[in-house]
Amino acid sequence: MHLVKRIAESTVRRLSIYLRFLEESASRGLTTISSEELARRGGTTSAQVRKDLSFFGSFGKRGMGYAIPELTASLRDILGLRREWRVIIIGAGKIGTALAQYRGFRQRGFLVSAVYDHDARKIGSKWEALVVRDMEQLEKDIAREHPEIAVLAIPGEDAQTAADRLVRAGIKAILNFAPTQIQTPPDVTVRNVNMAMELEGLSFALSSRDSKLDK
Amino acid sequence: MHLVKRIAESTVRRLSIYLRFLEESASRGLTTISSEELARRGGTTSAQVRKDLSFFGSFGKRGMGYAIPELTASLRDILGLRREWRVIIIGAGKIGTALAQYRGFRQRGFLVSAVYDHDARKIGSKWEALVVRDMEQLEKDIAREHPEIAVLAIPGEDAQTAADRLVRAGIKAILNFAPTQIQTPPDVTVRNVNMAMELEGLSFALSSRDSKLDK
DNA sequence: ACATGTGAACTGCTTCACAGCG
DNA sequence: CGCTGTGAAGCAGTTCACATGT
Repeated sequence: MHLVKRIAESTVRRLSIYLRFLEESASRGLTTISSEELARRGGTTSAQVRKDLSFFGSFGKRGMGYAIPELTASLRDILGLRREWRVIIIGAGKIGTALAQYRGFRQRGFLVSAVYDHDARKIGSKWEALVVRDMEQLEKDIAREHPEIAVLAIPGEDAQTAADRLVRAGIKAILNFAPTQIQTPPDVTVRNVNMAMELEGLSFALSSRDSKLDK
Repeated sequence: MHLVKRIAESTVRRLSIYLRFLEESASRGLTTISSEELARRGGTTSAQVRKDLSFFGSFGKRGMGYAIPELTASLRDILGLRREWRVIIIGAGKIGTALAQYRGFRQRGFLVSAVYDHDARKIGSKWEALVVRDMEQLEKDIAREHPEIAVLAIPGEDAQTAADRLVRAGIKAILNFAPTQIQTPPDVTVRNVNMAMELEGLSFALSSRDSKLDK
């Protein structure tokens, strides 16, 4: 299919942003859009937009811009969103629970198929169609149900152990909410969502701003 | 204080990671650490670690490595974590609620001082010491209580409007959980936590992996 | 002898600028 | 003529390699 060269993570992130904006534009009745407009909303430049898209093909018409339905379809295709992905959530604490109930997953084609915890008090409780399963079942369930993506929503000290089990069971994509970096083989893709890191980034920006003003 | 040159966001992210690992190492009773060990755990190289730290000073001893308590203190200082920061959360939906109850905030020196919503059914409800306030009060409260950081946990279509209000009220740091990019003046720092984007990144990785195997 | 700190080399992402096409 | 698509140039972040200090 596509992908000849290695695509930068930053490019993929922007494709996601473009897709979101295209969907919004379509719902407002627009049918074409220029790289300039896509850039303005995505916080980048028109040249960047065109370069990002050019890795995958030529989707625009010179002098016209891009046809929104076509470009939307192409981006969904590039991002692998033509199919549904099955997601399991590890950890039924605050974050795991919020994620399990989060509508956005299903809306975007990510089906939460199971939630796991090892706390006996949580196992068996359910929201909507989902029942919290015993962490013991993890490997057997994965072998039977073949989920593609795992979300780690457990404390940092348990993250590596859980990640190891997921990898051994064949999971190739992990979304890690634990505040710890996890080690995985190169064929496993990990994305980190680290609240502490983001807050500390803001803290850094606020303090260095202040120290500049001090001068 | 510090910061002479512009520091890359990637550097700040790594400082956060180093800090987390230092704290963990301290709790295991270690007192010194080498750039090599910091790198292994942070998923980077020892040269990168040394370069990152060198922007802010010389913290190590040649032939020895870094003293963990000193380096920890320095990193906390660099990241602006010697003081507490007051955080307000906009939106008392699934994500806002989970964040408001999240222990990690306080543990790391980020005090959630208020939660806002415009839904009358949510206003007045409380968890622990926090009461959900009417979004109408936002500007008055900010003027009186001077929170430094705002977390946006509202639907994408409302994010820009809320961000505009926050900026006009003087907020300089925003953590945006909405799946939309928000536009702010250059003196306002925004960090995005975009679940859809992360999932789509995993989807992309999984599909391009598969298409490589097809060949 | 060992591990840091850092200029220099390198790699790769971003921006420029214009040729190409509708 | 307008806007895309893209080589070439520019720049920022990473890696290298070694001088330096303990």
